[in-house]
Amino acid sequence: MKRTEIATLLQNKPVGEKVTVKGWVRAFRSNRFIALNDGTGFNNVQCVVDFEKTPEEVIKQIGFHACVAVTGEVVESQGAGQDIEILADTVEILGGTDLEKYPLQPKKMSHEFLREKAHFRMRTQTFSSVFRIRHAVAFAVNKYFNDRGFYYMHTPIITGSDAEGAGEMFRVTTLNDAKPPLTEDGKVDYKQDFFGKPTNMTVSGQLQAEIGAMALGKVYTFGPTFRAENSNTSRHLAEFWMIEPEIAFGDINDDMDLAEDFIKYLISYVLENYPDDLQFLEERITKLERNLPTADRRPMPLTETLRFVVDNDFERITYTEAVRHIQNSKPYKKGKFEFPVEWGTDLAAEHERYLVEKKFKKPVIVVDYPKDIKAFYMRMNDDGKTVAAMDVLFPGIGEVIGGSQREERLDMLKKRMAEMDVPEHELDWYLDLRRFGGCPHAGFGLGFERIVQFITGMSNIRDVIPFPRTPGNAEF
RNA sequence: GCUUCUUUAGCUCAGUUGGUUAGAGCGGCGGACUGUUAAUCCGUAGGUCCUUGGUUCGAGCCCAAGAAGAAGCGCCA
Repeated sequence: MKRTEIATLLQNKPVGEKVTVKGWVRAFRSNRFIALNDGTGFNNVQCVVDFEKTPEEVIKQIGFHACVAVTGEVVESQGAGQDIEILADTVEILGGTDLEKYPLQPKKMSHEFLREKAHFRMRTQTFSSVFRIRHAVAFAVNKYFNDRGFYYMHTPIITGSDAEGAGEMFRVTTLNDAKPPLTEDGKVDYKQDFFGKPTNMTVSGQLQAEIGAMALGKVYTFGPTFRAENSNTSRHLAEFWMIEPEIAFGDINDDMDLAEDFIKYLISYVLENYPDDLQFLEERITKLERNLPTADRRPMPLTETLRFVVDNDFERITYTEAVRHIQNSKPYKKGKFEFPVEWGTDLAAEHERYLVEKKFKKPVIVVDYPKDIKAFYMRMNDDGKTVAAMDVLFPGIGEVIGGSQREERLDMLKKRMAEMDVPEHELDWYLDLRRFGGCPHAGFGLGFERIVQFITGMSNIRDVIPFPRTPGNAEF
């Protein structure tokens, strides 16, 4: 008999029909009620087992997370928790399980424990919801850009460019690591390496995306990104996914408009299409926070936070205004900040948190940063002191987006590269984009896992990617 | 990389001033149960107290080093 997906069944409620469902047992109560989930949606279907029709050997194997097929008639449920249920004629064990050895249990398990069992954690309610939403956000990214005439551009994962300046890189090599070939002066001879020169994993597709924007107008990248930083935080991964739109003929204001509209779209898409998963995640957090002092709880429940972000304009301030706000703040005057704030220094996490969580209580876009704390390719403003760079700051997770208008003036770009010791010969192709038919353009990078983290309310970024890579950890 | 905290049963944790045989809840296993919703009830097994070294008559507890994990910071998305 053809399998019916549980999400479809729960939606259509075909009472009186005979169906077959297949999935994993979430609970087996009273030797009678199977809560079955096949991943097609948040909700389980209840299957009622008739012990007189079902061999005892089969009933014994209906255990937690066993995989079963149930065939029977769909009826209106006598119980209170669900509209319909399946009266099982037959139960077939597709994949039994040994509960004495299976590490997962039908109870609360810590995220740290489940991270070690990443091959099973998607079977839990929390992680199945998280990963359905992760998919939804990825889909919404592509839909948003496609609907607006952007082209999806695949930028290289292995890069020969060493000058992107976005962070420490992972080396890619096929040389014998114990005995690499050496040059006459005793250094590793990368001419003999696979690509004939040193290569690394990409830290950003931006520079290549600019190539696309200078031909296709509006492009975006969405791919894996690698940073070999020794970052041990709940917001950093060594391997993560980044989205980088790049728009020709756009300035920094167009860039900020795009960033705000884009983030709001992603959140709206999940709110509209995955309410059950969101509600479960919200209840999970609310229960968890009951034991915390009020000050440590979220100011609003999860879905309310998401609606608030969608319904309100982000606050837009310049870096110079941000510094002034911080210097006029109570915590600053009381000496509560650990790091100094004066014009020219980078904002520390504590300062950003003050702006987002205390001062404005909503997402904040900070624009026009001092040139000395930003990258070489960002466009010099007329004041000669700041560049057209912007960061989008979110509560809890900090920087979600970093972007800028790019320096399109060849002489200015060369001057900035010289000032910041970026070798011109490595980026000659990048300079060519200014030499031949260049134009004003802008773009940004959005950390995919960070926005998934925000939408799901998960506190650690390692719990929103199936197989997290962090310093010292590359399991699975 | 820095600071702080944690590590005791399969999981989540308690463990008094250093003192005899290390506990609980949940889970597992055995049994009961034809309307359950984290089902419930009865019974039962289960321990390298992270590792190594030290102090002590005696260490889960004190000291040192190491390992693993977490939170915060820095770097950033």
